[in-house]
Amino acid sequence: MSRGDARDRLIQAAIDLIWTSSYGAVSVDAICERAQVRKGSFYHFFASKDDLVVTALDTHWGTRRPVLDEIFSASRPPLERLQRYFAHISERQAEVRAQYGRVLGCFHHAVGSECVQKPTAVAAKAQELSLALRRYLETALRDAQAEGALPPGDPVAAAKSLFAFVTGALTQARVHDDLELLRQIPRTGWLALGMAGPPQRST
Amino acid sequence: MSRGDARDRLIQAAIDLIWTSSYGAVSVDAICERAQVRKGSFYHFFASKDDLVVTALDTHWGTRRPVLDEIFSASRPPLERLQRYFAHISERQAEVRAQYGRVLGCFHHAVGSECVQKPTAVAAKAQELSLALRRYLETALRDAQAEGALPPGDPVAAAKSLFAFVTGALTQARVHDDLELLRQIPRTGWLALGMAGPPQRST
DNA sequence: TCGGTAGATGACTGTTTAGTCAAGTTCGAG
DNA sequence: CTCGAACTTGACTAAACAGTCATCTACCGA
Repeated sequence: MSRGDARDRLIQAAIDLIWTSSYGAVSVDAICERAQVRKGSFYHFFASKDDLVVTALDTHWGTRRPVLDEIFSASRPPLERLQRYFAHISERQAEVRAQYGRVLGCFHHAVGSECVQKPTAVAAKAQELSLALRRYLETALRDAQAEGALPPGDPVAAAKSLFAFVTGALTQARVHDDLELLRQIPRTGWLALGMAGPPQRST
Repeated sequence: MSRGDARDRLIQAAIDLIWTSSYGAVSVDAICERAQVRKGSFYHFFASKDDLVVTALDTHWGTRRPVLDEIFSASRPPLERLQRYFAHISERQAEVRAQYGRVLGCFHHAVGSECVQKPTAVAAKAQELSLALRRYLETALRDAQAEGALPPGDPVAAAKSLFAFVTGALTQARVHDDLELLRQIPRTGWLALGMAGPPQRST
């Protein structure tokens, strides 16, 4: 009966429970119960609660990464990457809402902003993933400037501001279970980049 | 020796500890120790941990409210209110950093985004205060549109987006202890509102 | 001087927490 | 079949947790 998927069930249970509530509110016992795995097995697979959570963050990122790689593909015009990313955010959260019953925002961002202050492995991992995500924006903005599609300026600072807006919108959407706010991201996003609207498909 | 300020010390300890770490990571014992108050006294003043936290949120808001009232005074031109608010954010967080050693972002926003999912009194209070803050923006935007200083549009939606950006920037600033990001708020804020820059003081 | 009350105290309860461990079971390779 | 490794189990610990309570103290008005 028992296959080697107890580990996977624990990871998924951790993602589900922490994403829908918070890191501090989820206990090892709760994760075990949800995963239908006994305490002893938990510590057979993971050294600690934090060890599991770090693994859960990585696992979740592993599912998002290929999607982002496709969206931010270098074979796409840089502004089109951003346009797709903006659109992706609300589509993705609509899926999340269908699956979990609520808009949940960004998983590692929620964990990260809860845990930053105590420098644990969890906080480090969450920050690492946030930075990785921000770098997608940075690259797209740099490429856009390089081909003159965006006025010159510091792409790192621009990416920071844009990223702040996106994560803020995701958090607000989580708090108010509000998909509509996410649909406004493209409009405001382009404005924040100093553009009137999405790139035109001329020719 | 002991005056009636044990209650105040408990409130301040709760603000300090929760703001610098998180709601879930702070115990009643820790609050009591920091406030130099015994457990029994805690429950003399407060019915529960949550009761104290709600009071702490209210108390903290009570210190910010007069400042916001001044900044968003109706006797000021609406765009100047926003300009002052943008400037206030980084000034304020510089103070916070001087006091606490780190940029901490917005207190009730940090608590709120951690607690939203379980509908407790704490979550309700944090959301109430977030909404109160957003309403300052709404009013200023509506007034700005009324006097033609801002292009027409839905002021509620615009306030939501602007608020998302501001809270996102505060959270990023907290995560990365980054004041510079907050200094970029005016630039990006005006862009997001569809304006090239701050209002001109003509004549 | 007296009595009442607001506040202080520390020992207490019962529960939940993360984490441990010795003794199992299952199963595939040799 | 046999052995060992991977995995499972449930009972266990020690600490931390929120919350309780009877008792004490200090002060203030009558």
